[in-house]
Amino acid sequence: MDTTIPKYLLVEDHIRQQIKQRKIIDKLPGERQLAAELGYSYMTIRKAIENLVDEGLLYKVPTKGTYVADRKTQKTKTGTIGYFLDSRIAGGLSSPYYSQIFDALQKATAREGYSLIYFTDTNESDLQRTLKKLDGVISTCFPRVEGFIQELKAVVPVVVIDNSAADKTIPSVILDNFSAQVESVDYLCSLGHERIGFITGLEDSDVGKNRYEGYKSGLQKNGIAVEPELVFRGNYTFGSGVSGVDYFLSLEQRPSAIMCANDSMALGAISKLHQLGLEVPEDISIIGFDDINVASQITPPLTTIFVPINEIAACAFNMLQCLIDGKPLENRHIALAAHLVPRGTSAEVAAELVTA
Amino acid sequence: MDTTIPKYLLVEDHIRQQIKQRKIIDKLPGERQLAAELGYSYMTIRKAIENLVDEGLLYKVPTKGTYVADRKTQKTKTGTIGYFLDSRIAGGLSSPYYSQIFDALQKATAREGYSLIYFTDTNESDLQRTLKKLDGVISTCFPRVEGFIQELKAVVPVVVIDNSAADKTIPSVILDNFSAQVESVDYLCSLGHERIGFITGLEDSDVGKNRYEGYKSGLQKNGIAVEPELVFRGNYTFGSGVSGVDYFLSLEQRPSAIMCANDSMALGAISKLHQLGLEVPEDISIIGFDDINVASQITPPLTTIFVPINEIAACAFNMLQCLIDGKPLENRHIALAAHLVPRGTSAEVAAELVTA
DNA sequence: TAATAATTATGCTATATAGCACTTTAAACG
DNA sequence: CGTTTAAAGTGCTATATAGCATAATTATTA
Repeated sequence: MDTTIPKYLLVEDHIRQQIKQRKIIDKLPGERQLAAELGYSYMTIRKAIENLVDEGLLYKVPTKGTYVADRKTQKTKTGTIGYFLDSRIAGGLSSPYYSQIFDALQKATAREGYSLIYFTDTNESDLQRTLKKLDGVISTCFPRVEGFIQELKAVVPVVVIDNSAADKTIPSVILDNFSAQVESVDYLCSLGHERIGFITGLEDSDVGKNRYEGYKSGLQKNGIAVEPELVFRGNYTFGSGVSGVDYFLSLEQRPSAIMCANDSMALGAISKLHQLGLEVPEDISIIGFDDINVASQITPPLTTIFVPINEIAACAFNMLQCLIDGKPLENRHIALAAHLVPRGTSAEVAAELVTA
Repeated sequence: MDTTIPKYLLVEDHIRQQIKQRKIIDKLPGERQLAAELGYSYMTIRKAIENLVDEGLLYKVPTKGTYVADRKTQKTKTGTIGYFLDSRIAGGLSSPYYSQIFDALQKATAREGYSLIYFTDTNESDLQRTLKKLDGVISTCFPRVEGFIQELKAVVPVVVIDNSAADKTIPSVILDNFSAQVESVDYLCSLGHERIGFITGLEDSDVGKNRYEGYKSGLQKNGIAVEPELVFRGNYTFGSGVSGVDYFLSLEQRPSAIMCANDSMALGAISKLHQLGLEVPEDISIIGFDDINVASQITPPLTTIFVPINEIAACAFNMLQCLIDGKPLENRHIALAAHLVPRGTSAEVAAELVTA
């Protein structure tokens, strides 16, 4: 008999082992029963259980009994949620789109008295330390972080945005990228454009694929053949916008308009055109995607697709709150609409291009 | 005798009142003494005290006694710090400068296993709830939030950035705005500019004042008289850059160069000049301040002052960590240097303006 | 006066006991 | 068989008591 370890700690450890060995699955024996079985006083049992309740391993329902806490539904709420973004995203949180997403999420969470922590993929011990602070996570989803998201889901409720997760049990809020790109093509065709270049985003995700598919579908809808030479593979960076223009201008017949799968690439394309002495939109029209803050501030103001960032944030947070509170979700997957905002980088196709 | 309120809760409230009324300053009477004084059993006293200890109001030193917890020194660390920014800042966290600051702070804190929560001025109960989650706060300081910062300081360690706090016991990391502006003037003078306009920031803070003072000092240093008509009062927004250009172009003799107290105003100025058919830098040179990400991406790339944002973030966080750990600070106030980055919006003054 | 021993103070552990209010189950009654 | 009553089960509150180990204070002794 080890007299240096208090008995209540022995009881705590005994209960921990019973749970770990699945001898206690959900409901503990009553306190008086435990006292009889283990041969300790009732008050000692109560003290041990009280500590495990404080620790979050157990919870009590008065008059009913004591239960093993399910981490995701019974944990004491921290009042803090996390926003996860892959650390390989260029510019991270200082990139225009993601800083707007984060700002919108922060506002949505603050309205409900929640705090928001931003985190990226990190080592395991830092991750676990961070997750202990969180009631749930909203994550921008890309295929390359699916494993990571599963890891998050094992610990806390998760909602994904931008792309749906492969695991369809994870709720998602995404954008209808396809229809938005069709709308851009429609608009350019209404301006008389027939050679429309496209700088893709990354096609390793639905966002990238759907923006490209929307471009192609829009062309077909307007009776324009899809020409592979009018497609440049981009990666969402300013630099690939620059490279895209280099490529298009090397064609025998350059496009009269260029759609870019995001605004940063559109900025790069415009920069390069200006550098080469070409006018936007007089010589070539440019359309972006995202409507980042700067889009309306450059000269000329960028024609782009408006993304309802505040709505995405609010929607995702509402879904996460339902998960945290154990309430049912009405819809597990929501796709919000985006729409074209015509500004100064798009105009009717120049006359000499029509006749060419 | 109210039989619906448990006695241990009555004891908890009694102790709370004693502390609030300063009848207990530091050390509580012994548990047995309290039991005798209040007429409850020793075990009831212990239970009440145990709860207050769990709550963080008290702490116990075995064999010595029970003490009132000093919030700043005895609290269990949460591993989370806050970044506070006045909610009236235009664009909030999605504005280029602050999103870069936040990103840099997040990286600096993550390196030490800390999490970062962004918060703005908010109602009292949300503030207290948020502060409970924090080990300390880094705050962008403006005169109008001095009171708020004092409130923060009463609860957690605080470090300020951008402007020093009036309360000089609060450590600060600021930028040498004065010398940076002198450098801009020097540079413009080396390009032959003699009429240099200045769009100020807000002069309700040292940042705004020092950028203006640096402009004036730079002029005097280069033997140029300071002309009040060449100064336009701005407010750091794109719109006031636009208005500044309107004002300068209304002068009989417009300036050949315009310095702006931040990049957003520079973007506005450029936009307006382009709108009016003027060329940058051919007709008017423009210099910004901050070197936000977009500065190098617009056409032409913006000449601006590079601000060592990563260094500010790391420095501020290191100071805060010392405060949290109770370590002495080497320097309480640090001013970091900024430097001019010449790009495409500045050039030699045009010939017709020199002769005019 | 200094050193040593005894006493006191302190929070901690542990047991025993006797209810209370509420919920669920079983037994009794019509 | 349905309804009512009683019993059992459950966590909760409250008190009393008797130590334990450690530190500080007081008393005693050399």
